[in-house]
Amino acid sequence: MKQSRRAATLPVAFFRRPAETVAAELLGKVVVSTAGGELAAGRIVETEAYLGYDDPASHGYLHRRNARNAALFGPPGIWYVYLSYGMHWCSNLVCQRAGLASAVLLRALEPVDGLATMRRRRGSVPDHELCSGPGKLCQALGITRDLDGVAMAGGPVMVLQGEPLAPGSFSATPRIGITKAADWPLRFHLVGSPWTSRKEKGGRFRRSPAP
DNA sequence: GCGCCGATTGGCT
DNA sequence: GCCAATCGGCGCC
Repeated sequence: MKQSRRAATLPVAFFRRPAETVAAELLGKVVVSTAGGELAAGRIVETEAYLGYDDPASHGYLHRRNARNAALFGPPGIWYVYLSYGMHWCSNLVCQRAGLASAVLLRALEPVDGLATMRRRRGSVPDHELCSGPGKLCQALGITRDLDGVAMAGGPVMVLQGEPLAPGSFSATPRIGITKAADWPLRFHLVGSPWTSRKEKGGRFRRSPAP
C-alpha cells in the first residue's frame, strides 16, 4: 500500500550523511510529538549543524564522552537531548555514523498542530515565540531527557516529510550562542520566516544606510 | 528595540 | 570554581 508523502517518516538513511547536509535538508520537514500523551507538531525553520569530534563547538569535540553526551556517539537517527544552562532542554538528531559525535540541533519551528497544548506549556507568550529557540521548542513539544538516546523512527517524536522547498529558500549563517568556531556558517534557516529565533537582518528587512 | 544579567545543573580544570 | 549549543526580565535609549 502506498503511503502519502506528507505522512512518511524520514528513513534512517536520511541521517547517515554529514550534519551540514542533514541540517539544510531538515528545513521544511515536520516534527510530530506525542510526548506526554498530547499531540504537538511544527515545521522546521531553523537548524544548526555540529560536525563531530573535530568541531570545537561539538559536545563530542576530541571524542570527549561522558554520561550527558553518550547518545551523541550513538547511531544516526536517534535523539540527543541535553540540559542547557541547567534549565532548558535542547534536542539534536544524530547524524552520519556512530562514534563521530555529529548531530543537528533543532533551533526553531513554525507551529502547525496542537497550538493549545503548546500555549499551555509555554505560558503566555505570543505565538511567534512558542518555538522560536531550541529550549522553547522542546518545552512546546514536551521534550525532556526521556527522549535522549531514543530512535526518531517509531518513537514519541518523529520527523515527517514536508513539502519540498523551493531552490534558494534557505540560507547558511554563523552559529548562535557558542564561543568556539561560532563563525562557521552552519546555522540554516528559511529566508523570511517569522518563526526563527532571530529577526532577519539585512536586505529588504533593514533600511539601507544614508548615502 | 536593544543590551545586560541572573537562574540553575552538570562536567571539567 | 568555572563555564556552558538559553531564556526572559529589566533598564535604558
